[in-house]
Amino acid sequence: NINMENKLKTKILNLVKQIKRGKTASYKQIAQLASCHPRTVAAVLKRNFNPKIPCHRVIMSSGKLGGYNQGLSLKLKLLKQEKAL
DNA sequence: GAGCTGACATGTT
DNA sequence: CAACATGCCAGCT
Repeated sequence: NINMENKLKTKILNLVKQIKRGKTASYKQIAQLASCHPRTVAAVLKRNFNPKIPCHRVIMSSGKLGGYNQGLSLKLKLLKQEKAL
């Protein structure tokens, strides 16, 4: 059980890790690829502090920012920076 | 092991 | 368009 949750977590994190620079993905998209609920994706990202995972590229399906564990301003900054790629 | 809390999404009002 | 209600589920307490 715990192993399954861990697998799901790594799956989600791997998917997020694969988002290319200048691109964004929604929680929903990640959820669909990982076959889980969007809130699960959010929960995993929220508690992940691994810098190898570009969580800032994950936004809401509606186009809004969503959240970020290091401050929304930073998230916005990074997205702008990468959008200007 | 039971209960609460959200970085969401979708439908209703 | 915005507020509200509800489903959902991992992680905390």
